[in-house]
Amino acid sequence: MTQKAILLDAAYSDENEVSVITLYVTSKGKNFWLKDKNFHPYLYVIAGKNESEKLAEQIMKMSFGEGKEEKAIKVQKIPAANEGEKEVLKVSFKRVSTLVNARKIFSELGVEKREYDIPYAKRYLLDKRLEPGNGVEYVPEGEEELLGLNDGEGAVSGIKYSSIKISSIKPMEMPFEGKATAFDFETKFSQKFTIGGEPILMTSIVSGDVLGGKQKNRVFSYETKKIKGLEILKDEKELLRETQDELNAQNSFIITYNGDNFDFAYAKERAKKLKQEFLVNGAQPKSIRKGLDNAIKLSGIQHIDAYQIMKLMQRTGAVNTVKLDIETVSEKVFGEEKEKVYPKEITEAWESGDEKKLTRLVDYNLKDSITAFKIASEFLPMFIEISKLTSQTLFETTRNSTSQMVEDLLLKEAHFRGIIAPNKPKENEVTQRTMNPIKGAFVKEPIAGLHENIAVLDFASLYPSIIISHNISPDTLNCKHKECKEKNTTPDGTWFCTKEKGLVPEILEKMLKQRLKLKAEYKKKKKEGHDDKVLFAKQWALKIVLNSVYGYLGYPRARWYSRECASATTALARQYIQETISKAEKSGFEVVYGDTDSNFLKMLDKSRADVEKFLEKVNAELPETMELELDGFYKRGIFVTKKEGGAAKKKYALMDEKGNLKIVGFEYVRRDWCNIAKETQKRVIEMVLSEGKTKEPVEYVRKVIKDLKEGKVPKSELVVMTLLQRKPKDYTAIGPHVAAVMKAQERGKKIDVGSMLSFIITKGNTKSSISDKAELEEYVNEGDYDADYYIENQVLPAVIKILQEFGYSREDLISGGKQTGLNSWN
DNA sequence: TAATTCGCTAGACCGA
DNA sequence: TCGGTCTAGCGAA
Repeated sequence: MTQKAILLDAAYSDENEVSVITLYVTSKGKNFWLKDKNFHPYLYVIAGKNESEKLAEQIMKMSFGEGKEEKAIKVQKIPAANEGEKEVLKVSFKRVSTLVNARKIFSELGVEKREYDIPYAKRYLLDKRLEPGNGVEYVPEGEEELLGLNDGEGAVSGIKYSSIKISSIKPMEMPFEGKATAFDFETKFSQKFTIGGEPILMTSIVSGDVLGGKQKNRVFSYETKKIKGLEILKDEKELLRETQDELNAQNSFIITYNGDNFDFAYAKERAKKLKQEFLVNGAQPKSIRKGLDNAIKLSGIQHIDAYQIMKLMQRTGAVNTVKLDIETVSEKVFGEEKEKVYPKEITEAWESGDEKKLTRLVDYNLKDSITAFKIASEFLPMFIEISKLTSQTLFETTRNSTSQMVEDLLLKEAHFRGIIAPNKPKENEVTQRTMNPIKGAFVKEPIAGLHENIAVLDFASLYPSIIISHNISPDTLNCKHKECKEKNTTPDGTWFCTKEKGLVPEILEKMLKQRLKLKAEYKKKKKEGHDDKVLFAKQWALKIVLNSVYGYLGYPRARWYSRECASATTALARQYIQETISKAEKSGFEVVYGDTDSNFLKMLDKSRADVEKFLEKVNAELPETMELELDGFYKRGIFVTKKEGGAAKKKYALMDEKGNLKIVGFEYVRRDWCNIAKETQKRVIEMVLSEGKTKEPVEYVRKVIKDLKEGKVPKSELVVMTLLQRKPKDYTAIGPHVAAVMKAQERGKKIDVGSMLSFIITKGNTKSSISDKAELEEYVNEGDYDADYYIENQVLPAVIKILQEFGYSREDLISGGKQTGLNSWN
């Protein structure tokens, strides 16, 4: 009698004074709700030794509100693995609202409480270990019925849904599938932009299976010319209705690009103005605060905002683009050029009905939806894995911070092991933690100059492997055993139990092993010619979470924050890397550089076999889960001297046998340097490393300087990009980018905090400061640039440090070798 | 409601 | 006008 379906969403509704869990699932192309009445909201209360019985009696008598229903329905004493002598009571309620009242009353009474702030639906998923995106097996109870749902403020009464009562449910493996629809609006332009201020002109729709395959595309508009690929509807009202119908066609996912901040809010406003409804799955799209951002939550159906996905991929280093607009992403991630159509052009194309312009607009509108859909198809497999690990919906995992992912994982696994979670820290505790930072990694000062034959070694997953090897966990810290103190004391003086596995290392070990297995499987399949994207996504999901655990332990707002654990981890890391350095030196290598987990060995008279032998020797002496690996051999590498003297850390360039260049930390990889400086630097590094020749780069730099002086360099090469991190008035030091913004704002331009700014240093007044001459790119004419600035403050600093290593000076670059006056070109 | 620390550099700011 | 200090941003791991 069991049934199977794929789990999409979990929520709750209040029904006859009882909070009930509702799960949105999909099976064989049909979506419906499951209803579980057997799970109740609860929290834990801590009592002293032998005091729980008395407290339990007291709580059972208490009333947590006006009605007679506002009482605890059950108080149980439960064993807790981590509360020591204290006794723990689990207090359950009929309704979430009663729990909310109760926790306030407990606070007033000074009753110690735990896990009181975990949302009910999230609690349900964690406790039952259900995995959104994966299968569930449930036992139906009674017939399918049509019921009204009351899912908070956005719900609409009078609409009935297919719903099945269930008696039990558990997770199961099921291949993922689900129908998705991506949509995108184009709106009419106005000088003063407001959400919903002007009509929506066009909608594009792309639907199909979320992981790709055959798709249905539509673009529709109204009151404009009918052209190929464009449907003409009666008016905006019909456009909205048609969009709504598409969104309600049995979708599991709805995909947007920035739908959290634009499309849904726009539709809502327009619908209000046109006096009609805009409902998805029978409810208003609901605006939810997510950190500093807004998110749009739909009832049941998972709203996937591809822009949020890209932001997360950017944060975790999976992609690296300067901007995250859909055009840049399309090009950088999929290698597809995408033309941008600006708001004014959109309106013009629509109003004029000009066939060419309209065709371009239709194409643009459709490609937005296609690209958003593609991003979802590409990255959802990975988020599904994170959803499985953390038991959170895809709506959550595509928007969560990495700390949230780790915390959800820990909550889930702690519950499984009977460990009560620590409370979130209070604000003053957060401040305390923040003021007391943890000492981090060791970075060895490099030997400046050009080096030949370098072997780069690094530790695989250094921090996770240390945490596992030394069993570093809040629950194993400074245990009572004398033996552990003797055997497993860290350089910090803290020690960790060697007898019982800690919560954190246990989880990490499982994930690390799993990841190695997946990686090997993926590699094997790839060798056989099959690029298995799901395998890759799985191991990448594990990588993200694995790498975030150390950061989480040192994160001041974490429930499981542990200064001792985080600090012990880095202390051991410093010890291991320094030991490796001395071992390498003893083995006859010269160690040129090292940062956190890496070692750069100059091979001198040694062979590759010697490096392999060295690796073997080191690995034999390391704990089992730790491993030093070979990153690669490089024929040349360069480190440069700092302005202040001494060699610069975190800045180097390597070239391998095949001539491939790896540039790290240099201006070339920084977005806050202009292109001409970056490209010149790259060419110089390339020449210096590939041929070891040094005369050519000097000639090359002189040519660049000459072009700059002659005003030949185009704007695009001179743009410097910087993020506006706060409101202009909040800066104490007004840098060039802030000055440029303030000038633009005076001209009436609207710029939000968090925008990427492109600015140029113009000719301006020679005597004035750099900030005075900074202007946003859009206000600068071709040729209007301060050549002096770009030569002295961009190109020369980028190349001088490299060429200095070969005996050249600034003077050699700016003139024929003879020193001339500073401003000789003016 | 935000993962961590280490490190480099530019350019404003400020007092002599 | 000079030089030291501070603010700000971004990258490495």
